[in-house]
Amino acid sequence: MPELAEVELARRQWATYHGSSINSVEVHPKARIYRDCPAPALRILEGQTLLSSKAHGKRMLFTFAPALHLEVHLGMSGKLSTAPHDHLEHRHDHLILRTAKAALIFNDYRMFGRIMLHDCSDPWSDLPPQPQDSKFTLARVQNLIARHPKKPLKALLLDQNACPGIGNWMADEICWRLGLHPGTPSAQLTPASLRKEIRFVSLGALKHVAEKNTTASAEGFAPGSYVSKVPPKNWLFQHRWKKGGSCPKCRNELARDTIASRTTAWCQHCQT
DNA sequence: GGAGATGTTTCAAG
DNA sequence: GCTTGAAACATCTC
Repeated sequence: MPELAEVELARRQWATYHGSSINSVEVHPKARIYRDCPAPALRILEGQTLLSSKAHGKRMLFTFAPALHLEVHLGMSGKLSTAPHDHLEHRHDHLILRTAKAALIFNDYRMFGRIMLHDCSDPWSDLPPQPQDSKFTLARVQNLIARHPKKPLKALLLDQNACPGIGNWMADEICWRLGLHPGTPSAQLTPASLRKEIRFVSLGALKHVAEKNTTASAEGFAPGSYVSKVPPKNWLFQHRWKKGGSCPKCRNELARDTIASRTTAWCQHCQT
């Protein structure tokens, strides 16, 4: 279920063990998640210490040495979790890194996730700016619109080169706040408003994770469980998946259809 | 049993 | 050559 806030939450699961040394690496060689990296290559992590980690959009990078990084993408159903070191492998656990105290687990039943090893010092030097970064400037947004004039708003928001980290629910949230139908061609957008709402939703989602995480750390081991993410009630998110869900502004029933190849919820009254 | 699912890549058409 | 759209991927849940 990964969008940038969930990805950040997933990163923090493993980040609890910064400074821990990896005693063993268990992989499922046939899992599709290793399509970019032969599974046995991950044994190189044995004996290494997890030094630090960071997230960018929907990707995570775990650093073991200046030129040794493990990149993880969760796809649609991937999860990172931690468990006691003697954790028994569950169904769809594709990667388990064991330290003296804990098991760091990557589980993904649909296998749309992805694992990669990097042996350079800065594998992320070339990524586009994230909405929450200062480099996500008005000029950048104007440029995106100019380059994709016919692209529907929703498709532009979901483009990971344009708006890294934004996923389906955040895209719907942004369209709703803009008061625009998700199919609106990008050329009709106002760059300043678009940038403002993209940043509002991105920062809002991250802020919420930051608040929630303080209560999560006290819970200790809870394999596979993320803290439930509950944006404020006046966000569309609260209503979009309920059958017969209604618009938080006007109370009209939300419309649902496939736009930009994805399930989309919007308010026909407020979004035109 | 069938449809749909909070993502990305690849391929083809415009 | 660039932009855009749709299918494919694998498995579970409703």
